[in-house]
Amino acid sequence: MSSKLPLSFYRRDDVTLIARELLGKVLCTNFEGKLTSGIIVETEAYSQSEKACHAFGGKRTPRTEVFYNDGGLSYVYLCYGIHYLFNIITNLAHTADAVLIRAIEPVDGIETMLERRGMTKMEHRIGAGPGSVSKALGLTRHHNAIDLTEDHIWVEKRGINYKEDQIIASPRVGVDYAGDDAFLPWRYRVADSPWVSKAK
DNA sequence: GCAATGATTTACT
DNA sequence: GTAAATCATTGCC
Repeated sequence: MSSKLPLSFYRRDDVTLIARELLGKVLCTNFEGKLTSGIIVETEAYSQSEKACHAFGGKRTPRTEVFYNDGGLSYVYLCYGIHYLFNIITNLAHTADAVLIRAIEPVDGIETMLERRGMTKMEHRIGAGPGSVSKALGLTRHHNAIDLTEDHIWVEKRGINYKEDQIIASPRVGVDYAGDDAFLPWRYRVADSPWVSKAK
């Protein structure tokens, strides 16, 4: 019943291409017998050439160690002591590229997600923002470095394809005065999706 | 071994 | 709109 993306999908050397192609795919988790999933509607590419990346400049620490694995692994870590951020490791070993999932559109297990978020009714912000995504899907740091071809966390292809003009890359043109490297247009979102935080 | 910090979210004024 | 919450990882002594 699943058509998981093959490892070869993650192991290409163009992280921004992978980030774009992940839009419209379905991220699924299956913990404790509870299946939850959502369409990926916003991603962000990270690589060691961008200083916002934990592994910037090839820096190696115990936490970023997973970045240097082959693509197709999960990378979940705690930010600000409260929020878990879910990333997918891409590219080949020894190359620190990753795609951060920033927003999803709920599909399966909505009841479970509402419960996890402590909500009673459906709200758009349920999957908007990396911390919210992880909470809705039940991800914690214990789900770090999990193989995405196993039956706990995976990404499915469900025949959804967004056209080029439905994908918005940001930050957009207009940042003329600011610095250079921190403003790569490596955030991708689906236009017209009510599930992402509002585009600027 | 200990103190500072962060790829965010939520709530309150 | 601003401020606070919260803890694992990191870097320095």
